[in-house]
Amino acid sequence: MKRKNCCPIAQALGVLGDKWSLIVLRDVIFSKKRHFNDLLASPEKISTNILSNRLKTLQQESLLCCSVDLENRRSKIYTPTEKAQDLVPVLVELYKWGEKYNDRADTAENPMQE
Amino acid sequence: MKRKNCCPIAQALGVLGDKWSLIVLRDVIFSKKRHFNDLLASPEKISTNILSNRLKTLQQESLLCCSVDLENRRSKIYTPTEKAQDLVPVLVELYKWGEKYNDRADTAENPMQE
DNA sequence: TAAACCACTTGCAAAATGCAAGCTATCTGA
DNA sequence: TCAGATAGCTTGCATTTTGCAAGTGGTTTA
Repeated sequence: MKRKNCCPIAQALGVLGDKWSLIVLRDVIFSKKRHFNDLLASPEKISTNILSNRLKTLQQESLLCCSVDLENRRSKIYTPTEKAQDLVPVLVELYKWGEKYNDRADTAENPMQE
Repeated sequence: MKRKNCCPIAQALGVLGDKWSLIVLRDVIFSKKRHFNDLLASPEKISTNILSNRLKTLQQESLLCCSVDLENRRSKIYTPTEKAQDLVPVLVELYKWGEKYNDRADTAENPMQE
């Protein structure tokens, strides 16, 4: 969704306003996941085609970099850019809000407590 | 999308992780829009069925209250709850990020500068 | 009392998501 | 060396969500 001539919130949501982009970025930023299969293994159970698609669009939006793992050439490494790192405050505020208003917030799998 | 037993970010995104919820909340919180037609008039051009659906789910999630306008009984008033007001920091951080990384951020229609 | 208004609802097409299976290149162990 | 295993996808198809236009039913205004 392209949002031109509109407020910064709408522009941000044009990139991030779907079900999966911020989950992938959460894992790359906080859990430091770098490989396709690591991201697949998240408890939210993203499917392969969606993950593949999200990795592509996040690269197009300059939020992720992709490189080949020199130690294992069949493996790719996805790293967050500075633009992605600058989403930390957004993720932190989302975390705080989720923690305040949803039960079971501090149990089970929780990538920000690692 | 229900996300149980998962991290607060994922739980927050279970409620807010779609294209329109945060746009509606932005308008209700910052632009103080209170009526269906006011929300429809936003530059992002949400359609009536989606807006109607989002107003319903945001009420179910206790983010919005709905009441009848006593001065004009055909009109309904949607007001943000405290739970919605607590999203201000999320919206502010999204705004800052959008402002930093997207062009044209400070032009045209911009609900946070009113 | 007819027209306008507000907040929807309905029908249908298009796009996004979800699931399972398959595919290709690389690597690992016998 | 060569049969699996592995990593990162792609494809096909069903389901769900979104988008657009038109219509509906009370309310109010002229």
